[in-house]
Amino acid sequence: MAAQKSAQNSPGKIDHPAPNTTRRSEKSRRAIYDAALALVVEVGYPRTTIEGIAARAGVGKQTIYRWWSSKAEVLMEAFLDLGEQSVRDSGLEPYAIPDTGDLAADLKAVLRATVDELKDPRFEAPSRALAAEGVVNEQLGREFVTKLLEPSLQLYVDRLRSAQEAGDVRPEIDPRIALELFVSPLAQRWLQYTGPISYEYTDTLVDYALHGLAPRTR
Amino acid sequence: MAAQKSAQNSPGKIDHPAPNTTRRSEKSRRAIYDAALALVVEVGYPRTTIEGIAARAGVGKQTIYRWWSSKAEVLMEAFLDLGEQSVRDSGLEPYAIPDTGDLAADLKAVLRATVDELKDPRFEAPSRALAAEGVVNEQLGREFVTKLLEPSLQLYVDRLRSAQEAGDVRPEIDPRIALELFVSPLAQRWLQYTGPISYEYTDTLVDYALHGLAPRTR
Amino acid sequence: MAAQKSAQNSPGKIDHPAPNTTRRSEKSRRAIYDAALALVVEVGYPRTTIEGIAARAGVGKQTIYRWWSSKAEVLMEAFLDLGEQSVRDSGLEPYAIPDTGDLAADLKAVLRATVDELKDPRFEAPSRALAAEGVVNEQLGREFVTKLLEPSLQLYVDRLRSAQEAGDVRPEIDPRIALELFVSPLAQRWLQYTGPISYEYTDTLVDYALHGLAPRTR
Amino acid sequence: MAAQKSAQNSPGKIDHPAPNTTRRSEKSRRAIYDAALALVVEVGYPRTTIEGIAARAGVGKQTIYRWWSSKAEVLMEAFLDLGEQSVRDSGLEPYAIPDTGDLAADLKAVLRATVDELKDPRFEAPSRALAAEGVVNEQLGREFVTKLLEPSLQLYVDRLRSAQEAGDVRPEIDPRIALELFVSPLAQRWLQYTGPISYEYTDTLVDYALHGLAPRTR
DNA sequence: CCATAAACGAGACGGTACGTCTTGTCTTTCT
DNA sequence: AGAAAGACAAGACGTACCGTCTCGTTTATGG
Repeated sequence: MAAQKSAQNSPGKIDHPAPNTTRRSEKSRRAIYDAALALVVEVGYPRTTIEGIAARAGVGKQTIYRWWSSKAEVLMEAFLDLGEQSVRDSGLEPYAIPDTGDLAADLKAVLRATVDELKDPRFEAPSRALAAEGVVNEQLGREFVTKLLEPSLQLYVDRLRSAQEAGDVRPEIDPRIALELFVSPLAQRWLQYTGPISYEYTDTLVDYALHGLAPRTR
Repeated sequence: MAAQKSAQNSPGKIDHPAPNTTRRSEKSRRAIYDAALALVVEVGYPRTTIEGIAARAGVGKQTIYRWWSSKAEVLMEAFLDLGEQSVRDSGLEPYAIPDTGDLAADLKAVLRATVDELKDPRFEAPSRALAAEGVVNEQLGREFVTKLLEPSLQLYVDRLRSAQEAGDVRPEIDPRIALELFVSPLAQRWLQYTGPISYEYTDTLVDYALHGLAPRTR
Repeated sequence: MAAQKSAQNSPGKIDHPAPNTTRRSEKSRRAIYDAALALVVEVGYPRTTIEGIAARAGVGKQTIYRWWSSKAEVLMEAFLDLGEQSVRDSGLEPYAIPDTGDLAADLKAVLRATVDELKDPRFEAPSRALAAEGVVNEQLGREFVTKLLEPSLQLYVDRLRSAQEAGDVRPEIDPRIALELFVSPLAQRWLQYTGPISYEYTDTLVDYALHGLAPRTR
Repeated sequence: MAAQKSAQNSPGKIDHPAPNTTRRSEKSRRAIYDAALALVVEVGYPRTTIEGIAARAGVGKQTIYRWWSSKAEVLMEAFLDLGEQSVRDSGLEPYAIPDTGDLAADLKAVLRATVDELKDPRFEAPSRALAAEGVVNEQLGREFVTKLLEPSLQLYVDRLRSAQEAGDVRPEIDPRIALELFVSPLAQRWLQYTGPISYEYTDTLVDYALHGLAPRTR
C-alpha cells in the first residue's frame, strides 16, 4: 500500500528515483538561473520564492524541485554559473593575482578590484544572500566556501608563497592564515556593515599586515 | 507582484497609536525572550516562527506584533537581554580586556575567551541567527553592529591605544583598523566556516598582526 | 520534535483543535456557499476547485479547510442552505404533498413539480454533482440521502399512509417501498440518462404503479 | 478561464495522425485493462490515476493517451471487456431472462441474480465508478447506458412482451417503462444507498409492480 | 531478410490544484 | 486598555497528476 521508501526517508515522502540527467532541459536550467539571479537583485533574497522563480522562468515548479532541493541551492548554482560565464565571456584567465615582484602593490591592486566587485549589485545581491544562508545552514555554508571562496583564497596562497621564495614574506608564515589578515577584515566590513569600504582602507590593511602593528626594532 | 508599502502603514492598515509602555506586561516580555532563545537553540532560526514563540510563551501573537516588528527584532532584544542578564548574574564587569603590560599576551587571552564563547551553544545559535539576518537586512545588520559588536570592539581600541602610549604599537596605526587584523579572521572562520578555530590559531593571528608578514630587515 | 497527534491521525497531519464555532465569520460562510454553487453551475463540478471557491468568495483557503473537509462537503452544505433559503424566501411550508383525496392526481402533481425542478439548472448542477460524488463515496452518499433525499421521500410515505387509511392503497403495502415504484424510475432516468423525462412519463408511472402491470381479474 | 479549443487541435498542438490500429500492442491493452480494474477495486476510482494505471501496467503514459481520452474511457472499455470475457469464459449465453411461463417467478429469479452481482466487488467497484462519472458527464453517461445498461434492459422488454402475448401483462402497457417499476428501485438503492438490498426486497418489488398498489376492487 | 516506420517504455516538461503552514491583521472576551 | 485566544485573507510551501513532448528501443510488416 505504501510506496517503497529508502532508509533515511521521513514518513510521507516518496522516494523518487534520481532523475535522468541526460534528458535535462538546458533551456529550462538557463531560464531558472536567470530568473533566480534577477529576482534576488530585484526583490531581495527573502522575497525570492521558488514559485516566483518558476513563474518568471516559465517553468513548472516540479522542474526546480526535480533538480534542486532549496532556493539556496538554486541560487548557489546560478551564481557559480554566472562566474563561469563571466570568465568565458571575458576570455580571460579566471582572474589570478598579478606577480610584478612588488607584493604590496599586487595585493593592493587585487583588493581594490575586490572592492569594486563587492559594490556591483549583480554580484552583491546573490553572494550576500548565499553568505547569509550559509551562516545559518552549515552544510550550505561549507559548500559556499568550497565552491566559491576557497578557490579565490588559493590565489592569495600562491602569491604569498611566491613572495616567500622572493624573501618578501618570512618563511615561517602560513600563507593560508596570512591572507586572512587583509581579506577577512574586508569581508567582515562588507558582510556585517562594521565599517566603510574604500581603496584607502584596503591599502591600509595591506600595509598593516605586511609590516605589523608593533614598532620595527633593529 | 511585491506589495510596495508606504512609510509607516499600507492602506487599509489602521494607524494604531503607539502602545502605552507603562502598562506593558513584564511577565510576557520575559516569556517571549525565553521562548525565542530556546526555539532558536532547539530548532534553528529559520524554523523559529512568531507563532511558535507566541505558543511557547503562552502569549497571544498580537502581543508580539504590538512590541516588535519582526522575529529578528525579538531575537535581538532577547539576546541583548541575555547578555545583560549574564553580566548582572555574574556580578563582573561587562568583560574588559586585561592590561598586564604584555600586549600580545593580553590579546591572546581575550581571543581565547572569545573562542570559548563562540562554541557555547547558548550564545552561538542566536548570535549566528542575528548575524545571518543582518547580512541580508542592512537596517538590522547595522543595529546588530551598533548594539552588540561595536561595544566589544571598542575595548580593543582602548587596549591598543594604551599599547600605543606604552610604545608597543606604532603611533601612526589606526586602532579601529588594527583590531580587525586579528578579530575579523576569527569572525570570518566562525561565521562562514572558512577554517577551524583554536587557541593556536588565534595566538598565531596575534603574532602575525603584531609583527607583520614581511621580514624585519632586508 | 513531532507535533502532538491524536490516536487515529495519519503521520504528518497535525491535530488541529476543533475551531471555535462561535467566532465563525457568517459573511465568509455565505460567500463560500455562493461561490461554490455559482462555480458548479458555471464550470461544472470536476472543474470546481477549492482554490477557485476561495478566490471567488474572497476568502483564504484555510477558512474553507477549517470548516469543511472536502469540496463535496462544502457543496452539500451550500445546497442544503440553498434549500432552506428557498423555503424561507417563499414563506411556504417546506413543500408537502397535497391531499385532495385523489391519490393519483396528487402524486402526478408532485411528480410534475419534481420534473420541473430537475430541469432547473440552479438545482440540477449541484444535486447532480452531489449524487455523483455520493455514488463513489459511501459516507457522503449516506449523508446526501439522510439530509436531502429521505426528508422528501418521507412526504410520500405520509401521503401513502393517508391513502391506505382512505382505502386507496392496499393495507399490506409498505409505503417506503411503494413510493419507489414511481420515484426511482424518474430518479434513474434523470441521474443516468436512461430515458427522457416528461409529464406524460411521470403520469404513466403513477398509473402503472397504482394499478399494476398484470390484468385486473375479478 | 477554460481554454477554448479549435476543432481538432489548439495552436501548438501537433495534429497526430490517427494511430494505426493494426500495430497496436495487444499485450499492453490487456495490461492496462487489468491495471485499471485492479486499481479501482483496490484504491477506489478517485485515487485511480492514469499515471498509476500506466505504472502498474508497465506501460508508458502515452500508450494510454494514444488510445483513450480519459481514465473513464479506459475503465469503460476495461469493464466491457471484463463482461465479454466472463461470457466467453463461462460459455453461457450473455445471460437472458428465463421464460418458464411464470412471469413473477422469472423476474424474481433474475433480480435475485442481479442482487448477487451488485454485491460482487469485482463488478461493484468499476460499475459504480462508471455510473458516478456518467452522472456528471453526460456524454459518458449516455455511452454507459447504451453499451452497458440498455442491452440488459432490453431483455426485460423482451420478457414483458412475451408476457403480454401470454396475457400476463395488460396489452396497453409499455414494457420499456414497465420494467423500470422493479429495476429502477433496485438501481437507486444500490447507487445512492437509499435502502438495503435483499431478495425479499426485490421479490416485493415484483409483486407490487405486477399487482399495483391500489386494491383490486372498490 | 532486412529496412523502416509505427508503437512502445520511459520520463522530463509546463501547468494546476492539492492540503498545510505561517504571516500580519482583526475581533472577541476576559481581567 | 492590555492581553490571550484564535479566526481571517493572503500566499508560499512541497507533492501529485495532468496531458504533451521528446527520447531511444522494440516489433512487425512490406519492399
